[in-house]
Amino acid sequence: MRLFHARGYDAVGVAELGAELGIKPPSFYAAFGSKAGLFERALQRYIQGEANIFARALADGGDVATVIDRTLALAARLYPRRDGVAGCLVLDATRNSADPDACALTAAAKRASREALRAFIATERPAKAGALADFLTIAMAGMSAAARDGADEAALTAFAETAGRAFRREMEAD
Amino acid sequence: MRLFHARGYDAVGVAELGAELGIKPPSFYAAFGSKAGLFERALQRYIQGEANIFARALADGGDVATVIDRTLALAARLYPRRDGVAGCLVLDATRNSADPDACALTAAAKRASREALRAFIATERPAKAGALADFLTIAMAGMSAAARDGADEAALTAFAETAGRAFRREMEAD
DNA sequence: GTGTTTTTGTAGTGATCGCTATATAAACAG
DNA sequence: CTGTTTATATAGCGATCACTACAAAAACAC
Repeated sequence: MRLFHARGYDAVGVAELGAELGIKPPSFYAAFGSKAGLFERALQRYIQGEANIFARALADGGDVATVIDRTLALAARLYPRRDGVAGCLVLDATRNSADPDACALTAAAKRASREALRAFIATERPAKAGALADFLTIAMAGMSAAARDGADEAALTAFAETAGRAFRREMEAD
Repeated sequence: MRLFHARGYDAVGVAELGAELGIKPPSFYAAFGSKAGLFERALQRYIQGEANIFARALADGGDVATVIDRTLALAARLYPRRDGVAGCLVLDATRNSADPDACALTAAAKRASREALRAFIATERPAKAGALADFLTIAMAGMSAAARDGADEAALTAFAETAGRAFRREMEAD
């Protein structure tokens, strides 16, 4: 998970993954089936862990705008580079990847994430939940990409606060 | 330029680039020195052409907020996938690339782009030009990444308009 | 036309890619 | 301890990577 997150799916080889896990290629393929198989498990672990910032923000309760503010703030705190890892694994691990299986895995996770956001927003603003979810999806993609380009927590937090205010205004408009 | 833009720096090989240019490897290296050498020229062509949306928006004149609105709107129109190409070459061509030379080239272009934004904003709001430029940098990174993930012009335009309004408010605050 | 320089095509460099055939070592059942 | 099964290591599969040595061809000077 750490290697995929730090350098992206294509840039990390099976040999290196095996070395990190302390196993040789045959054991690797017996355990995971393929490189994409290990990536799928890494993705699941990531999504079910503390990196699922929306799930964490949702667990603390509050109305839609509050939860969204919390989600954006968590992204700003989590995304800056630490130990060579930056941004979101789901959003960025398969950028420019040539592997269709790996890309399909992240694409599915992105769809699920966007749908979770949309469904939650729809509890208060069903008519514009889709557009608001799109706004957040694009904003978080920007935070993850910027973090990978070296943006620090201060810059991401400032963006998160501005984006949160914009979200609230769009939500309350009309 | 088209191949690098569509699939990213690492995913396109010298053989394919040579085939597209109608030349064989020795001629390729005589002309460009290296794969990164051709990428540098592709980047320059991109930056000096109509893909430099800030330069285009700036050329049409107007105050800062107007030019920024125009820049975001141009990104929303330019970034969606057409002929397999989506997003911004500078922002996304070296994502997850393992080549330090190619990454240094895009990093320099990103710094130059951010500085151009900052300097222009500083003509009206010197005190907060850096923070406002960071906001736009992150927003455009999000639009480019989302476009690469399949976002259409409608979603990007909605984001651009919301981001533009947020920019104007942050600019006029205090 | 001749001799020289530049450009090109053919072929191949070593390295790495994801992945696997084969053979040995370990674990286990009786 | 024997026989069978599971798991591992060694080695290498074909393919592709960026890049280049070498030689044939094209262009040029005179």
